[in-house]
Amino acid sequence: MPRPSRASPDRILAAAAAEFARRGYSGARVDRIARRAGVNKAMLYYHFRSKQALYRTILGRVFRLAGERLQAIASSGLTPDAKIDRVIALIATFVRDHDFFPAIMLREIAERGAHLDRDTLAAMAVLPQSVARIVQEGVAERRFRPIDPLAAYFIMLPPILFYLAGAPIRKALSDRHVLNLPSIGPEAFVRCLQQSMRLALASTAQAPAEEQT
Amino acid sequence: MPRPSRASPDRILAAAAAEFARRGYSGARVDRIARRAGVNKAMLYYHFRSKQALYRTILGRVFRLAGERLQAIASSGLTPDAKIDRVIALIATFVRDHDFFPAIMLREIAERGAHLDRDTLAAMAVLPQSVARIVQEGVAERRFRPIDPLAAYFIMLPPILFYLAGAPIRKALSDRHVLNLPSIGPEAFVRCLQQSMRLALASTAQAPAEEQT
DNA sequence: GTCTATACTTCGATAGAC
DNA sequence: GTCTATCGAAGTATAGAC
Repeated sequence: MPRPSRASPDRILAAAAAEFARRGYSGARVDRIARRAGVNKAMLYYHFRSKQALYRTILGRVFRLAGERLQAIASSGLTPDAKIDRVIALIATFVRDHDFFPAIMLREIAERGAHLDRDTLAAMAVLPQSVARIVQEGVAERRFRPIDPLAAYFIMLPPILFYLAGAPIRKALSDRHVLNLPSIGPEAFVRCLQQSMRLALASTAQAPAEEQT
Repeated sequence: MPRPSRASPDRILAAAAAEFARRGYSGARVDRIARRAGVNKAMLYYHFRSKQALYRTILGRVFRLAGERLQAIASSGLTPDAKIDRVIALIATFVRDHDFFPAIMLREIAERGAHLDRDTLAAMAVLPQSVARIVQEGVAERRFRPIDPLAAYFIMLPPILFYLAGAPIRKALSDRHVLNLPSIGPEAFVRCLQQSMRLALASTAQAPAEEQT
């Protein structure tokens, strides 16, 4: 074997994820994906039925993986506060390992799930569900102020996705000498968001009966 | 005139905004835009040089308008707290009048401004700049806790954009019987986000010298 | 300003040899 | 499993009459 560090299907998936993230479903070109993967189009269509099937495979995988990890946090024995901290940190870590994730997520919201099937949509929906479950428990235990669980999800997750997805355009603004937006690093942003969420969710009447181990 | 409630260029712009929001730059079809506008392609190309020119016109307009309104709030005599409240309310109002805005914004972040020229990029950059200015003042006056101004922008704006842009996909999830995510209305979400931001930004040592009129 | 018809290009997908 | 060559559909843009 002339040094395929990964098998073809994996190389195709990786190339496709990058292409879909950068250009979107319609803007992505099958030729470019094949070339980046070091295969030709026929090979690509041999492993995947169609451009759409390739897209769904990628999104299904990433949503299921992220969903599993979120559910693991939600089901852990941590306090709601600690769970929220972990969720925010998890997303940042997850994006470090799957840098295509934020752009794809932003695009798919805007696309209204147009290219997805039921299963993939369901996998995507696990994200808000898991976070909402954590918040709901926190509110029930009076550790969080009364707040709509889904609203809390939308206050917590989009910032980190937007911030990470926005790095390239901030760099473009700077490179093209349009403007320099001095932005802090991902780790600092994570800490800032974690603290903001602690403050935003904290029950005004201090948490009752601290029954931690 | 056989009842063109608006002139052709305006009708084309409106149709194009809807198409670009729903399908993205690459997914948008000039034929569809022309048909929705009630003109033909030749007419469209008579008024606008190209698909790209049409796109830039729309984004330039909407970013400049939003930027002006944000700067008006930033330059007003309100307290930083009140300014933040107004900014959040403004975005919601703005989206009510320009329903294509959230999807286009999400897409353009993911696109890294690929289809934009310097002017349009600069107009887009006014949004974070205005908000960051407000936060910076609030921190300087010790009314806000010490927080990175751009980070505060990313904690404040993406939630409302995401929430509003996500309404269609939530409806799709519900219509296709995948899942019902019970979400509160836009007004309730605005109030929730406003309160969350007040809590997240509040200086721990109560605001000093309340010197309001 | 408005239309019909069409030129030119690109793209997703496949046929068929090896 | 892998390749070259190519088909047919769809897309942007324009020519030219009115």
